[in-house]
Amino acid sequence: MNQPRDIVKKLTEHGYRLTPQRLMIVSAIEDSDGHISAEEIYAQVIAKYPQVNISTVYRTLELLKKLGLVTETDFGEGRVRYHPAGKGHHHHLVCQECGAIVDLDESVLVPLKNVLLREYGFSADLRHLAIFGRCVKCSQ
Amino acid sequence: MNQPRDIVKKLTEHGYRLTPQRLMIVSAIEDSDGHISAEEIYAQVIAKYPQVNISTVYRTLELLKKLGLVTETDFGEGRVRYHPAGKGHHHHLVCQECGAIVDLDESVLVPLKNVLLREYGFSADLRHLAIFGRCVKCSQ
DNA sequence: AGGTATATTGCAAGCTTTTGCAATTACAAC
DNA sequence: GTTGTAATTGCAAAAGCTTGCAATATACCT
Ligand SMILES: [Zn+2]
Ligand SMILES: [Zn+2]
Ligand SMILES: [Zn+2]
Ligand SMILES: [Zn+2]
Repeated sequence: MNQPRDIVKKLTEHGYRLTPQRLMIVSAIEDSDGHISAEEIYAQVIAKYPQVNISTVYRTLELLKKLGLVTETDFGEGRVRYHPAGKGHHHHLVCQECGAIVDLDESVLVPLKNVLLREYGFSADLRHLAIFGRCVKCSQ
Repeated sequence: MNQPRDIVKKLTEHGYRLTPQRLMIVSAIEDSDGHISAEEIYAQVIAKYPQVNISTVYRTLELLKKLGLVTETDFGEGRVRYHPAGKGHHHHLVCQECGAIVDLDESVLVPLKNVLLREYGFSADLRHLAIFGRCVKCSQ
């Protein structure tokens, strides 16, 4: 599991600077339940460091995504949520009718990943998906 | 294949009004290559009907989505693209490294759809996906 | 410790999409 | 055809996210 320490290590390894802003943003993500929004990260950061700008939050999230340290998932709420890669992978089924969200084990996507790799040589980044549709109740 | 006429039929069947704005928006989508953005639809509409507002375009797209007449796909461009459901289903593999986009037959997603239905009773709406990752060339 | 290069930040402006509200319009009923 | 009613629209503002640029700060070198 990635702890802030590991993320910090990966940042320095890649030549990125350790700024107080980045450290606080990383901590906010790691301390979350794993489905945190940019605005929620921002709120936590400015509580301790009020002059930080939200564009720094977005730029840091983009960097962490690029390094594979966080995933970005759209649950259809009008804002996107972030998950630290170190907290384990899974997916979600989102009912567009009633809003119910069911968790899905990572293994369900493995066959698709394999087909894409075998038949297209394509390494699909399928971590922490939100799959939309209709749940059992709403399909009647 | 849905023609504008079929979309019009479905709108009236469901009790929605046929406004000139809606008719022009539907035509723009049907006349497109199947990957049209809201801004592009808007440009076509105001060429003939200059007082139309772009929020009407977005509201109409939301309605057509709800009725299953168009799909919405994010290719990672910072804007979303729309596809008329009547033009047939397929998916895309999008390389995050070089930007290459490969088409994918609809059948590749069928096993996943079936597993979700069998094991979770969930009817996944997996039409016209953009799957991100790395293409063969960029995986070396 | 001090100096330097350049990565990073804050700020302001911009882009895409959504939303509240009052004015308008489609459609049904007469 | 007129009227009534509710759906739809245009407008303006706002929400979420991105970007250009000048100012700042980190990490490296001495
Ligand atoms: Zn999750
Ligand atoms: Zn449901
Ligand atoms: Zn397509
Ligand atoms: Zn590529």
